[in-house]
Amino acid sequence: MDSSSIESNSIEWNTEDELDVDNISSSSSHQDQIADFAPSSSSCNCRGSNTIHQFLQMGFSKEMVIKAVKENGQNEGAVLDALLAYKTFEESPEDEHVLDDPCHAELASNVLDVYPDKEICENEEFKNLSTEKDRTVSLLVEMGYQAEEALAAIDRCSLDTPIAELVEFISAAQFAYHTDAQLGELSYDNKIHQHQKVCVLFLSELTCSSDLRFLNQLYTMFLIGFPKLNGPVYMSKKKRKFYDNEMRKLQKQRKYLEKQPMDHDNEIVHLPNPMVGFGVPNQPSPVLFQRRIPDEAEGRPYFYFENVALAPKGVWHTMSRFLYYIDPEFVDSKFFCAAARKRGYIHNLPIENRSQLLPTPPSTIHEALPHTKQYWPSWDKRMQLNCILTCIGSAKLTDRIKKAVEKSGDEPLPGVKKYVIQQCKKWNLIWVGKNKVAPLEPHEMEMLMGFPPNHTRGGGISRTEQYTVLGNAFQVDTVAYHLSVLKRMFPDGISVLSLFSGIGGAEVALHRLGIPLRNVVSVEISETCRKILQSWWDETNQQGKLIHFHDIRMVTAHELEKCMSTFGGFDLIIGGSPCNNLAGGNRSTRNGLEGSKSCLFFEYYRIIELVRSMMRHR
DNA sequence: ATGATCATGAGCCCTGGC
DNA sequence: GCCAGGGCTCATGATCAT
Repeated sequence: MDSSSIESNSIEWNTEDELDVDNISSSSSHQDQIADFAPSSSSCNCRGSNTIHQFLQMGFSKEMVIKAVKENGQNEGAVLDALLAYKTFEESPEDEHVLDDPCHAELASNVLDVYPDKEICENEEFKNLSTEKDRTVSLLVEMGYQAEEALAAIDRCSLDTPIAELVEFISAAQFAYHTDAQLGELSYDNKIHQHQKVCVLFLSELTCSSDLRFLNQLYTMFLIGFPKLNGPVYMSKKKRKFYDNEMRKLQKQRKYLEKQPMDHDNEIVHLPNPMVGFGVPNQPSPVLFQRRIPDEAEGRPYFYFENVALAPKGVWHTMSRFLYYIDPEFVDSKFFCAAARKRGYIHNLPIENRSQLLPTPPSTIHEALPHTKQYWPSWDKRMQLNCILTCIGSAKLTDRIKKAVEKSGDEPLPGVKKYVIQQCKKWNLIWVGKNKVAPLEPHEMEMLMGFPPNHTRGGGISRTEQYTVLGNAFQVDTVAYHLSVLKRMFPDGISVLSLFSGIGGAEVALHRLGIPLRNVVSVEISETCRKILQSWWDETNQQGKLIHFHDIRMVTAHELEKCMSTFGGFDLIIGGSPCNNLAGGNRSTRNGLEGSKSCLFFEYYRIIELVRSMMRHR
């Protein structure tokens, strides 16, 4: 993208805003998502109409004030700066973003149709309008929008929404309506999906906060539907060009989509039982239907995505559709180690001739924790542990269990047994003494998860945080089994883009497979985790290069290009996106891919698509 | 401020009965 | 096929101690 186009458009769209988008007063969960995407900024409670009125009284022309408000939101200081700048340069840039230049006189008459009893648009009348809604509508009309658009925006966004946000809403709605026709006969569901994809990709093209607001509005609109507005389309040339290009690309997928059977049942992703994915060691192979990977998703860079298997309904369907309609591989790590871990993996790796890590880890509790065997009561028949989570059972619980078992002598009553077993399973407790249960120690979790001893220990990391990061990690043996096919494809080592790296499960897996890590670009927001990975990297005398990025949202095409140009692109993109809002243990915010953490899946998709598209054009 | 501790269900899948 | 019951889950937020 050339910088001149950015500059020319920023005249129209770059509103260095002071809008408080976090404070949109709406109960809609989609509004929450807007807040999540949007940068937080300082609050501004002044109403646009007052601002306008104030500057009109100061003697600036109506056109200039409108333009300044349009560009700068309602921040009085910024608007004034802009107005003074116009005075200085004495120039009136043409309205580039108005594709169909609206006739203001006509618009004004439209408004009068809606509000026949009101004289609108001149100075004092602003104050006299009966309601806040009227004032907002008239302001938007002043800015060149139609009254019906303004009303639709207010109805959808609520009256408290800042003007600039309403403007982006209208802009997005018009654009949505305009482009919707291009997708022709696809099902509604598929259309929405295509729009969403474009929205996510558009993130990489963002240059200003106005774009971000626009995108948020557009994205929300495709989630919850958009009003059909027939007004002129307001859109910067840059936005339009980008969107049109992406639409054209996606239309090529139409043939593929149209060939798919219209099966209403396909929204439900079925979990295999037993959960062995495309096959695990020492188990009968599952009956596989034809695994298909679309052309656009095949080959280098390979990618490997992971998340919890038991996500809310529809989540895996969505993730699969974003990741090129590849069927997820659901695997329970209980086939690889002594603890269960039900996870889904979407990847484009070959699945033939996989091999396990050696030595194979213990597969039962007694083999994994031999020192506990002597304390295990005969009536606790667990052979394997449940999933390792981020929290452990409380001391009070283990005390309650101890007392209950002690009181009942050699053979507890069935009710006591049932209670104890239930709690032990729920909190993954193990027997560490006579009548004594306890949660797993961090080093035991490290071992079960396939990490080297003390991987998460020391370096200023608290015990609580150890539990958190371990509960969020890959099971190394499971992932390594899937990645093992890379060894013969890249005998000289690989370059890896590791997203949401955490404590480096992917890196450890590749290392243990004996695949040299030539370059690793790791994106991880937690400083603790970055330190753990760096520490492991140094300790294992890695010969390659490790580069850290912090926030995936801030990773740009430019930065990736810079990395890739030094070592010729990536061979593997790997990582699991945040599961906080998908996981069953979450009592309060299990709100799916719209959650504040789990929505970062779309960033994952953005990066994959960005890298793959950049590498296609190398 | 940071770490440790504790209490806090619901949603989804599976199964076994009819 | 339907339904009730059981089992499991990469967690969050409030509170207290240091």
